[in-house]
Amino acid sequence: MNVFGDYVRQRRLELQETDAAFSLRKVAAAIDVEPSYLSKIERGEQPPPGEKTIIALAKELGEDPDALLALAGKVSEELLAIIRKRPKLFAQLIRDLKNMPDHAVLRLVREVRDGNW
Amino acid sequence: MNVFGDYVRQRRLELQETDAAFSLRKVAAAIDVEPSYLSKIERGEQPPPGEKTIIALAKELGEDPDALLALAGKVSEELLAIIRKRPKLFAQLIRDLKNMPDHAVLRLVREVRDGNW
DNA sequence: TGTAGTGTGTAGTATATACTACACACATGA
DNA sequence: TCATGTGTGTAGTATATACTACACACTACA
Repeated sequence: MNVFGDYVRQRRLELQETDAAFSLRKVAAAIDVEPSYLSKIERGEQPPPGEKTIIALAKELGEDPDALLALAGKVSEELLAIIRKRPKLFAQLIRDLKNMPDHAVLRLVREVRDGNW
Repeated sequence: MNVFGDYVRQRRLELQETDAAFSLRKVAAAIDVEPSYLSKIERGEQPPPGEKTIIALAKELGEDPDALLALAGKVSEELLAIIRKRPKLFAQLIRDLKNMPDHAVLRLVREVRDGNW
């Protein structure tokens, strides 16, 4: 049950096939952690790293930071801060959307974005 | 800058004026922590407690759990789990709503709730 | 005057989080 | 054959989180 590590390793190996800059050591250097640490994370011997490291990793691998954070069981501090400013409002909205299908939520996102509000 | 503790103490003292069940010791017992710990939290000598304790405290004081968690700089695990299931969708929605006024978000909540979706 | 209740002070503990430092074994090409 | 690069194993560290246990001083009232 090592979703995060497995996912990262798979993505990295894919990229490594065509670009030597994606060896474990190179990636570790790019995101500023020890190679052994990244190795352990990929193999699930260590839990996922902290938010900053995950976001750096996402950028390095061309992944969506929020999605990668989610795989690590986290939600970005930036989003949490937004929620904490109006906790009741956002709590209700999120709970109400819990069981809505993706397309409904997406429609909502678009309407908000289009500014009919 | 002890928002959480100050707020809790104020609420508790208000309630204590008309009901002796809201002494520090009684409340501590009700939420299952040591009195000295609650005392320190109220005075800001200790950071806010964990989620479970905050929710128990909110119930005891008749406060909104999400609001009290927010004062403690937290967001409930329950909401986080919902977000983590569809991280990209929720991330976008939350960021888009960041600068919307309350009434706009509220209108959205109501529309969702009324099930025009 | 003692006992019941109030809040507080002191001194810890267990567990989790987020890593570092360095040595090791294997492969590959020059 | 040896320098370079690959991933991994071992053994730690610093800091934060979330508390407990118990003694102490003060107040009120019976």
